[in-house]
Amino acid sequence: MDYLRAVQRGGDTVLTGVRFFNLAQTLDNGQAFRWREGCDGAFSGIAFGRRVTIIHAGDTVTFKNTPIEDFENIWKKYLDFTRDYSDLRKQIAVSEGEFLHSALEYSPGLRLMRQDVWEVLISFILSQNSNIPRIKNMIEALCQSFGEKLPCGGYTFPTPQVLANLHPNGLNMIKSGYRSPYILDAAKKTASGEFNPTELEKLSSEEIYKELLKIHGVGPKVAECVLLFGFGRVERYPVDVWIKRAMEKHIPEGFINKEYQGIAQQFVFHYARRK
DNA sequence: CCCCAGGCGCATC
DNA sequence: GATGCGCATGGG
Repeated sequence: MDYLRAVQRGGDTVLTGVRFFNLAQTLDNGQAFRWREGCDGAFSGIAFGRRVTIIHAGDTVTFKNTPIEDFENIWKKYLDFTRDYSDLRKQIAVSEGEFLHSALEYSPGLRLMRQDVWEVLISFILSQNSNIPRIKNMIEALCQSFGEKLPCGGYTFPTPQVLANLHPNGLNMIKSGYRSPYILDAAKKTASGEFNPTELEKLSSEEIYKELLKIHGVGPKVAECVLLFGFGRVERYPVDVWIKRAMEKHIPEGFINKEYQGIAQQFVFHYARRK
Protein backbone atom coordinates (compact mmCIF):
# COMPACT_ATOMS: atom_id res chain seq x y z
CA MET A 1 0.00 0.00 0.00
CA ASP A 2 1.11 3.55 -0.59
CA TYR A 3 0.44 4.77 2.96
CA LEU A 4 1.14 3.33 6.39
CA ARG A 5 -1.84 4.33 8.47
CA ALA A 6 -5.16 6.15 8.23
CA VAL A 7 -6.36 7.69 11.48
CA GLN A 8 -9.09 10.09 12.47
CA ARG A 9 -7.74 13.20 14.14
CA GLY A 10 -10.42 15.60 15.31
CA GLY A 11 -12.83 15.83 12.39
CA ASP A 12 -10.13 15.04 9.86
CA THR A 13 -8.72 11.85 8.47
CA VAL A 14 -4.94 11.78 8.28
CA LEU A 15 -2.80 9.44 6.17
CA THR A 16 0.80 8.95 7.22
CA GLY A 17 3.70 7.45 5.32
CA VAL A 18 2.21 8.39 1.95
CA ARG A 19 4.18 7.62 -1.19
CA PHE A 20 3.56 8.08 -4.90
CA PHE A 21 0.91 10.74 -4.43
CA ASN A 22 0.79 14.30 -5.68
CA LEU A 23 -2.39 16.37 -5.57
CA ALA A 24 -1.82 18.40 -8.73
CA GLN A 25 -0.52 15.45 -10.74
CA THR A 26 -3.61 13.43 -9.86
CA LEU A 27 -6.47 15.89 -9.46
CA ASP A 28 -5.49 18.48 -12.06
CA ASN A 29 -4.37 16.44 -15.05
CA GLY A 30 -7.59 16.20 -17.03
CA GLN A 31 -9.09 13.10 -15.43
CA ALA A 32 -11.45 15.11 -13.23
CA PHE A 33 -12.67 18.65 -13.66
CA ARG A 34 -14.06 19.71 -10.29
CA TRP A 35 -10.92 20.22 -8.19
CA ARG A 36 -9.44 23.63 -7.40
CA GLU A 37 -6.10 24.48 -5.90
CA GLY A 38 -6.14 26.99 -3.06
CA CYS A 39 -3.35 29.50 -2.53
CA ASP A 40 -1.95 27.25 0.21
CA GLY A 41 -1.56 24.31 -2.16
CA ALA A 42 -4.57 22.47 -0.77
CA PHE A 43 -7.09 21.03 -3.23
CA SER A 44 -10.84 21.27 -2.73
CA GLY A 45 -13.42 19.39 -4.68
CA ILE A 46 -16.75 17.62 -4.69
CA ALA A 47 -17.41 14.01 -5.61
CA PHE A 48 -19.99 11.41 -4.61
CA GLY A 49 -22.05 14.20 -3.03
CA ARG A 50 -19.31 15.22 -0.62
CA ARG A 51 -17.00 18.17 -0.52
CA VAL A 52 -13.48 17.74 0.81
CA THR A 53 -10.26 19.71 1.11
CA ILE A 54 -7.06 17.69 0.83
CA ILE A 55 -3.72 18.89 2.18
CA HIS A 56 -0.41 17.22 1.40
CA ALA A 57 2.66 17.98 3.52
CA GLY A 58 5.73 15.77 3.56
CA ASP A 59 4.47 12.19 3.72
CA THR A 60 1.19 13.19 5.37
CA VAL A 61 -2.13 13.71 3.61
CA THR A 62 -5.07 15.27 5.46
CA PHE A 63 -8.71 15.04 4.40
CA LYS A 64 -10.38 17.96 6.16
CA ASN A 65 -13.70 17.40 7.91
CA THR A 66 -13.77 13.80 6.83
CA PRO A 67 -14.67 10.89 9.10
CA ILE A 68 -12.50 7.85 8.52
CA GLU A 69 -15.51 5.93 7.17
CA ASP A 70 -15.73 8.44 4.31
CA PHE A 71 -12.06 7.92 3.55
CA GLU A 72 -12.42 4.14 3.60
CA ASN A 73 -15.68 4.10 1.62
CA ILE A 74 -15.09 6.89 -0.86
CA TRP A 75 -11.71 8.60 -1.14
CA LYS A 76 -9.55 5.51 -0.79
CA LYS A 77 -10.97 4.01 -3.96
CA TYR A 78 -11.38 7.40 -5.65
CA LEU A 79 -7.64 8.09 -5.36
CA ASP A 80 -6.67 4.48 -6.12
CA PHE A 81 -5.13 3.89 -2.70
CA THR A 82 -6.26 0.28 -2.91
CA ARG A 83 -3.51 -0.17 -5.50
CA ASP A 84 0.23 -0.36 -4.83
CA TYR A 85 1.93 2.12 -7.13
CA SER A 86 5.38 1.13 -5.95
CA ASP A 87 4.81 -2.31 -7.42
CA LEU A 88 2.83 -1.08 -10.41
CA ARG A 89 5.45 1.46 -11.42
CA LYS A 90 8.14 -1.22 -11.24
CA GLN A 91 6.07 -3.51 -13.47
CA ILE A 92 5.56 -0.76 -16.04
CA ALA A 93 9.21 0.27 -15.92
CA VAL A 94 10.35 -3.31 -16.50
CA SER A 95 7.97 -4.13 -19.34
CA GLU A 96 7.95 -0.84 -21.25
CA GLY A 97 10.67 1.19 -22.96
CA GLU A 98 12.67 4.32 -22.43
CA PHE A 99 9.82 6.73 -23.04
CA LEU A 100 7.77 5.22 -20.21
CA HIS A 101 10.76 5.52 -17.87
CA SER A 102 10.87 9.26 -18.53
CA ALA A 103 7.09 9.53 -18.22
CA LEU A 104 7.06 7.71 -14.87
CA GLU A 105 9.85 9.89 -13.59
CA TYR A 106 8.08 13.03 -14.78
CA SER A 107 4.99 12.23 -12.65
CA PRO A 108 6.06 10.46 -9.46
CA GLY A 109 2.74 11.21 -7.79
CA LEU A 110 0.26 10.58 -10.59
CA ARG A 111 -2.53 8.12 -9.80
CA LEU A 112 -5.47 6.91 -11.85
CA MET A 113 -8.71 8.10 -10.31
CA ARG A 114 -11.83 5.97 -10.00
CA GLN A 115 -14.77 8.32 -10.39
CA ASP A 116 -18.54 8.06 -10.53
CA VAL A 117 -19.55 6.57 -13.89
CA TRP A 118 -22.43 8.98 -14.46
CA GLU A 119 -20.27 12.03 -13.74
CA VAL A 120 -17.48 10.76 -16.00
CA LEU A 121 -19.98 10.05 -18.77
CA ILE A 122 -21.40 13.58 -18.74
CA SER A 123 -18.04 15.25 -18.20
CA PHE A 124 -16.44 13.58 -21.20
CA ILE A 125 -19.45 14.07 -23.45
CA LEU A 126 -18.96 17.77 -22.67
CA SER A 127 -15.22 17.52 -23.29
CA GLN A 128 -15.50 16.77 -26.99
CA ASN A 129 -14.10 19.42 -29.30
CA SER A 130 -13.42 21.69 -26.35
CA ASN A 131 -10.60 22.67 -24.01
CA ILE A 132 -10.07 22.07 -20.31
CA PRO A 133 -10.88 25.58 -19.00
CA ARG A 134 -14.12 25.55 -20.93
CA ILE A 135 -14.99 21.99 -19.87
CA LYS A 136 -14.59 23.07 -16.26
CA ASN A 137 -16.83 26.08 -16.81
CA MET A 138 -19.59 24.03 -18.43
CA ILE A 139 -19.49 21.44 -15.64
CA GLU A 140 -19.56 24.09 -12.90
CA ALA A 141 -22.53 25.79 -14.57
CA LEU A 142 -24.25 22.41 -14.81
CA CYS A 143 -23.72 21.74 -11.10
CA GLN A 144 -24.76 25.23 -10.01
CA SER A 145 -27.91 25.05 -12.08
CA PHE A 146 -29.02 21.51 -11.36
CA GLY A 147 -26.98 20.14 -8.46
CA GLU A 148 -27.76 20.36 -4.77
CA LYS A 149 -26.24 23.14 -2.72
CA LEU A 150 -23.96 21.82 0.00
CA PRO A 151 -23.89 23.48 3.44
CA CYS A 152 -20.10 23.84 3.28
CA GLY A 153 -20.26 25.46 -0.15
CA GLY A 154 -20.44 24.26 -3.71
CA TYR A 155 -22.90 22.05 -5.51
CA THR A 156 -23.18 18.33 -6.07
CA PHE A 157 -23.15 16.86 -9.55
CA PRO A 158 -26.77 16.74 -10.78
CA THR A 159 -28.60 13.42 -10.82
CA PRO A 160 -29.66 11.69 -14.06
CA GLN A 161 -33.29 12.18 -13.06
CA VAL A 162 -33.02 15.96 -12.80
CA LEU A 163 -31.37 16.29 -16.21
CA ALA A 164 -33.69 13.73 -17.81
CA ASN A 165 -36.68 15.94 -16.99
CA LEU A 166 -35.31 19.06 -18.68
CA HIS A 167 -36.82 20.56 -21.81
CA PRO A 168 -34.73 20.42 -25.01
CA ASN A 169 -33.29 23.89 -24.39
CA GLY A 170 -33.14 23.51 -20.63
CA LEU A 171 -29.36 23.39 -20.75
CA ASN A 172 -28.95 26.72 -22.55
CA MET A 173 -27.34 28.40 -19.55
CA ILE A 174 -24.39 26.01 -19.44
CA LYS A 175 -23.48 26.92 -23.05
CA SER A 176 -22.78 23.36 -24.08
CA GLY A 177 -23.99 24.08 -27.60
CA TYR A 178 -24.53 21.06 -29.81
CA ARG A 179 -23.58 18.76 -26.91
CA SER A 180 -26.78 19.56 -25.01
CA PRO A 181 -28.97 16.93 -26.72
CA TYR A 182 -26.21 14.38 -26.02
CA ILE A 183 -26.37 15.18 -22.31
CA LEU A 184 -30.14 14.83 -22.31
CA ASP A 185 -29.97 11.48 -24.10
CA ALA A 186 -27.38 10.17 -21.62
CA ALA A 187 -29.56 11.41 -18.75
CA LYS A 188 -32.72 9.77 -20.11
CA LYS A 189 -31.02 6.44 -20.74
CA THR A 190 -29.43 6.50 -17.27
CA ALA A 191 -32.55 7.63 -15.44
CA SER A 192 -34.63 4.93 -17.13
CA GLY A 193 -32.11 2.23 -16.34
CA GLU A 194 -31.43 1.55 -20.00
CA PHE A 195 -27.87 2.52 -19.14
CA ASN A 196 -27.24 1.05 -15.69
CA PRO A 197 -23.68 1.40 -14.36
CA THR A 198 -24.28 -0.94 -11.42
CA GLU A 199 -25.43 -3.76 -13.71
CA LEU A 200 -22.81 -3.04 -16.36
CA GLU A 201 -20.10 -3.36 -13.72
CA LYS A 202 -20.57 -7.13 -13.93
CA LEU A 203 -19.97 -7.28 -17.68
CA SER A 204 -16.83 -7.43 -19.75
CA SER A 205 -15.22 -4.18 -20.90
CA GLU A 206 -16.19 -4.89 -24.50
CA GLU A 207 -19.84 -5.38 -23.53
CA ILE A 208 -19.85 -2.13 -21.55
CA TYR A 209 -18.21 -0.41 -24.51
CA LYS A 210 -21.03 -1.48 -26.82
CA GLU A 211 -23.64 -0.20 -24.36
CA LEU A 212 -21.86 3.15 -24.08
CA LEU A 213 -21.86 3.62 -27.85
CA LYS A 214 -25.66 3.44 -27.84
CA ILE A 215 -25.74 6.82 -26.13
CA HIS A 216 -26.01 9.71 -28.56
CA GLY A 217 -22.78 11.72 -28.52
CA VAL A 218 -20.70 8.87 -27.13
CA GLY A 219 -18.07 7.61 -29.55
CA PRO A 220 -14.88 5.59 -29.07
CA LYS A 221 -12.97 8.31 -27.21
CA VAL A 222 -15.67 9.14 -24.65
CA ALA A 223 -16.52 5.45 -24.16
CA GLU A 224 -12.91 4.60 -23.38
CA CYS A 225 -12.74 7.48 -20.89
CA VAL A 226 -15.79 6.10 -19.09
CA LEU A 227 -14.34 2.59 -19.08
CA LEU A 228 -11.02 3.76 -17.62
CA PHE A 229 -11.98 6.63 -15.31
CA GLY A 230 -15.42 5.36 -14.29
CA PHE A 231 -15.43 1.58 -14.51
CA GLY A 232 -11.74 1.31 -13.62
CA ARG A 233 -11.00 -0.94 -16.58
CA VAL A 234 -7.26 -0.33 -16.53
CA GLU A 235 -6.61 -2.42 -19.64
CA ARG A 236 -8.51 0.19 -21.70
CA TYR A 237 -7.43 3.65 -22.69
CA PRO A 238 -8.80 6.58 -24.68
CA VAL A 239 -6.97 7.74 -27.79
CA ASP A 240 -7.08 11.48 -28.34
CA VAL A 241 -4.88 13.65 -30.53
CA TRP A 242 -2.17 13.89 -27.84
CA ILE A 243 -1.95 10.18 -27.21
CA LYS A 244 -2.11 9.38 -30.91
CA ARG A 245 0.78 11.72 -31.59
CA ALA A 246 2.87 10.50 -28.64
CA MET A 247 2.25 6.81 -29.34
CA GLU A 248 3.08 7.09 -33.04
CA LYS A 249 6.31 8.88 -32.28
CA HIS A 250 7.56 7.11 -29.16
CA ILE A 251 5.65 3.83 -28.69
CA PRO A 252 4.66 2.81 -32.25
CA GLU A 253 4.29 -0.88 -31.34
CA GLY A 254 1.93 -0.08 -28.44
CA PHE A 255 2.31 -1.07 -24.80
CA ILE A 256 3.97 -4.43 -24.14
CA ASN A 257 2.02 -5.07 -20.96
CA LYS A 258 -1.66 -4.73 -21.82
CA GLU A 259 -2.91 -5.39 -18.30
CA TYR A 260 -2.27 -1.89 -16.97
CA GLN A 261 -1.97 0.06 -20.19
CA GLY A 262 -4.74 2.44 -19.11
CA ILE A 263 -2.57 3.58 -16.21
CA ALA A 264 0.59 3.60 -18.30
CA GLN A 265 -1.26 5.77 -20.79
CA GLN A 266 -1.95 8.35 -18.07
CA PHE A 267 1.77 8.85 -17.61
CA VAL A 268 2.28 9.14 -21.36
CA PHE A 269 -0.55 11.66 -21.64
CA HIS A 270 0.78 13.82 -18.84
CA TYR A 271 4.34 13.64 -20.12
CA ALA A 272 3.39 14.32 -23.74
CA ARG A 273 1.54 17.47 -22.74
CA ARG A 274 4.34 18.92 -20.63
CA LYS A 275 5.19 22.51 -21.38
C1' DC B 1 -10.38 38.91 -34.74
C1' DC B 2 -9.07 34.59 -35.76
C1' DC B 3 -7.92 30.12 -34.46
C1' DC B 4 -8.95 25.95 -32.66
C1' DA B 5 -10.33 22.77 -29.03
C1' DG B 6 -9.41 15.38 -24.77
C1' DG B 7 -15.04 14.06 -31.01
C1' DC B 8 -19.07 12.75 -32.92
C1' DG B 9 -23.13 12.34 -36.15
C1' DC B 10 -24.28 12.13 -40.52
C1' DA B 11 -23.97 11.99 -45.51
C1' DT B 12 -21.54 9.96 -48.97
C1' DC B 13 -18.66 6.72 -51.12
C1' DG C 1 -16.27 0.56 -43.08
C1' DA C 2 -13.81 4.41 -44.53
C1' DT C 3 -13.55 9.27 -45.24
C1' DG C 4 -14.78 14.20 -44.87
C1' DC C 5 -17.50 17.89 -43.18
C1' DG C 6 -20.18 20.75 -40.05
C1' DC C 7 -20.99 21.58 -35.50
C1' DA C 8 -22.11 25.79 -31.00
C1' DT C 9 -19.34 28.24 -28.25
C1' DG C 10 -15.68 30.11 -25.58
C1' DG C 11 -10.77 30.37 -24.30
C1' DG C 12 -6.08 31.85 -25.89
